[in-house]
Amino acid sequence: MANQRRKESVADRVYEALKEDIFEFRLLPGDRFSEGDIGTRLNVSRTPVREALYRLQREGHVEVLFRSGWQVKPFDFRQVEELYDLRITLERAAVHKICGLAEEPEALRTLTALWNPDHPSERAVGSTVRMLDESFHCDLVAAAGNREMTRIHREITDRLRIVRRLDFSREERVDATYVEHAAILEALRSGMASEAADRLTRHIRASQKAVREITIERIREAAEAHRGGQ
Amino acid sequence: MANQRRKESVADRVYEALKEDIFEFRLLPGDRFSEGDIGTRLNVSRTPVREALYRLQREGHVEVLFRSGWQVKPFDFRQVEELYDLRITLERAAVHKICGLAEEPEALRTLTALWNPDHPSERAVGSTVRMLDESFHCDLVAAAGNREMTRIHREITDRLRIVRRLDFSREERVDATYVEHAAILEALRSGMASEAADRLTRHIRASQKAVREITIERIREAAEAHRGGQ
DNA sequence: GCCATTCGTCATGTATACAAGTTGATTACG
DNA sequence: CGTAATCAACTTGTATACATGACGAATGGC
Repeated sequence: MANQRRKESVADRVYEALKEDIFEFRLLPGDRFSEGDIGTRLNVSRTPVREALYRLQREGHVEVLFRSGWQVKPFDFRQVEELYDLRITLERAAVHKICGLAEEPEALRTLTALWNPDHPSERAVGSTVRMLDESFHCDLVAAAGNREMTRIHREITDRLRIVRRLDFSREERVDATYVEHAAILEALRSGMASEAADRLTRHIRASQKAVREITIERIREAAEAHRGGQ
Repeated sequence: MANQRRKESVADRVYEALKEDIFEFRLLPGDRFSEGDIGTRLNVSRTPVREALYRLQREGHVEVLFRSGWQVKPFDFRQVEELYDLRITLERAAVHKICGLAEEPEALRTLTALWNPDHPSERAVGSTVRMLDESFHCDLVAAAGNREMTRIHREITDRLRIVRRLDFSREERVDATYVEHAAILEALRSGMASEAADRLTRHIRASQKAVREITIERIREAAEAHRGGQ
């Protein structure tokens, strides 16, 4: 067998750094920059920078302008809607697959315990709930057992993270998430596939709607804070 | 605006060449090679070779072994099954979306004309029907209007091409394809979403079954021809 | 004063040089 | 003879040098 774990490469580091820059709105949609800039800033050569940028390009976060620099992909609202739609398609399919399984996946028990805390005080808060929500949906798809579907869903999750983080800025959405996840799991474990799928759909649509309403405003805010801070 | 069309880059050429090598079984699953080999063979430096290889890696065709060369990804039958499953999920969703559309997409008329030739003599043959079949499914998904779904479906199509080409080696499958496509379109244009989706599912499953039966044997044949020819 | 042209600067694309790690055969030793 | 240590060749990862095209400011013509 070949190697297993090599230490994180420079290209990986650059990739993570750039991704965070984009997600934290330090690099804003439309911002332009060059490979040299990044390399100088992170003290690495252009080679790993290029590799990282090509990865981000394939994931849809940046685009290259022939011999004229890179830019963070301008926000494409239609694309976000389409990604949400695709997410719903995949997760609904996963739900139906799970109900068709011979035996209930272990993951469902774990998730049920997590999203039905004995006391509301045990609920997660802030950014933690965002991560847990992501896990919930990813785990659900993974439980269906199709690794390719899981991979694609994960890719979509990555691309939506930049907007989904806006979803949990309000307490009411956090509460709703707990209630809705619990209901989905209950229906799912009762074998009521359509019921679970419909609840899941409504859950995602609610998140989508919340995000849609917040996005524009928040990006503008981030832009101003960014410009002001420089 | 920035550039529009730059002439095909060296990296693109290498990418296409390698992809063809893999699809034509000149590079077999499990084959190992180095960046230098490819560069020497195609008379280019390692840089564009690396770029091409990373693209192929993201698409699942090759994998890199840390400081120990590259290899064509060994055939993963479970993965093929999962990709077929995912295809079905996406195409079923597309069918339902199309039926929910306000007006019938133009593409449906075009497809109907194509797959209902006045005379059997107008039917395509050989590799042409393979390409047309691919187009049929891609166009169907595209007609649903979700570009991200279309993109993912295209990606899956690319990855399945290597096995799907084995599907049309028998006349009976070509005939069946015409009949089945026509039936799917008819149901679709009548607004019978479930009927269309079920027909589509059976159609893809039939192709999947045919491929499953041929794959192993054909890869072995190609391997022998390849070894013998060297 | 305005527009077209020119040319310098800088961008990516590609080639090459160097660093660090893997592999497998060879060799030394029990 | 078998086994473990060694080492040389080869691999990818990264840095740097060079080629080619894009873009904008300065300049010249009108």
